[in-house]
Amino acid sequence: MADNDRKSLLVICGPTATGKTALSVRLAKSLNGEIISADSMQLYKGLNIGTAKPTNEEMNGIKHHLMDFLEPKYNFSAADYAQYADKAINNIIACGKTPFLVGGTGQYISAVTQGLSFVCSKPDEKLRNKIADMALEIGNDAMYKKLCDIDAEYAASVHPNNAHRVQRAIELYMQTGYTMSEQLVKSRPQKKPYNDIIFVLNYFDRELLYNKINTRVDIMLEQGLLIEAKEVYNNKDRFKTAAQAIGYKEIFPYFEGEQSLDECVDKLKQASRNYAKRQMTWFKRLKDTHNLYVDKQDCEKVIMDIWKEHK
RNA sequence: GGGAGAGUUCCCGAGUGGCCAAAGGGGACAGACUGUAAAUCUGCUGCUUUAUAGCUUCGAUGGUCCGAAUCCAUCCUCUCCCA
Repeated sequence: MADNDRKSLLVICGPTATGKTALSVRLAKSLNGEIISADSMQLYKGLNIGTAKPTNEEMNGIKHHLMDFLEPKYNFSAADYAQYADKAINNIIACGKTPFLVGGTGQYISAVTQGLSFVCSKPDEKLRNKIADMALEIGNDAMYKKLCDIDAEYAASVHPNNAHRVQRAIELYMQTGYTMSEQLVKSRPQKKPYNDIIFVLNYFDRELLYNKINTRVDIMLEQGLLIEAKEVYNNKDRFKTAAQAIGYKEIFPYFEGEQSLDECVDKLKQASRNYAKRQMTWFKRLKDTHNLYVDKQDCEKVIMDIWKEHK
């Protein structure tokens, strides 16, 4: 049933290599849409091969937002993304077009569709480093105990080994005075911001997906992935975030002469498969999704039909 | 042909008489996720629907022993060295 108060949003997500890009371009063509990329790596300038960024030809005249727009030296976050994406969605609607939210970064998709409101103050790099140093000094267990004192409830939901989360929760409290538990409650809006419909693409036969991922890595190598990886390797400080992207860091041991190229490529393929698995876990958790199997059905037609009904 | 060594669970690899269904790692599978998310982290992995239980497993067969992945014999396979 249509919800006229809210803006319609068509979401296409799913693990890497399921064909989100090509499908969304085709759909955007027929539905007069523009695409907002939900990809934490494609948003950076350059890094075209490793992030599987679509070429102009593949975009086929469809406008892509939040893609290839940020210098790699800058950090970006889910909170930033949510803001930018909201703006983009409103612009697209204002132009009388259909907004497509397309990508594989689950956290970004959720931030937008759930309308999470993150705390106002941006993370303070210095504080973050200070906390990281503290962790180095007193150890993760001690940090976890600290978190237990601050916010026992949240601590119970975080594994002590997950230093990242423990540190972030401590950071949030030190910076804003809010505990993570409080933030979790505060950030949820009463109502979802968009009248969205979420399509999750996947392969029914996982073996097929994994093969697809493997051959895609081979294609990237043919396209010159090594050159791109070398650039990231030589400029790690400039490519802060990119240096942790799958596709570059796996090749580093080869540049260091520690491993053969074949070994690195195998590891790269494996990391990509593992990543796809994590994406599946995330998308499985989303509620009210339409799960589509690209190896079993005509997804384009199914989405068209459901979308028309939905609007 | 002679000599040396090796065969362990999906893979690598530890284990040399009982505490071994077998360390550790990898993979696979499952999961978590609120400003690093392509990141970070967790669980699980012989079978028996539950097991402080039973069964099957450490190249094969046979043996020693109360008891064998571990000792002995034979066989099979592989690697290396000499010819």
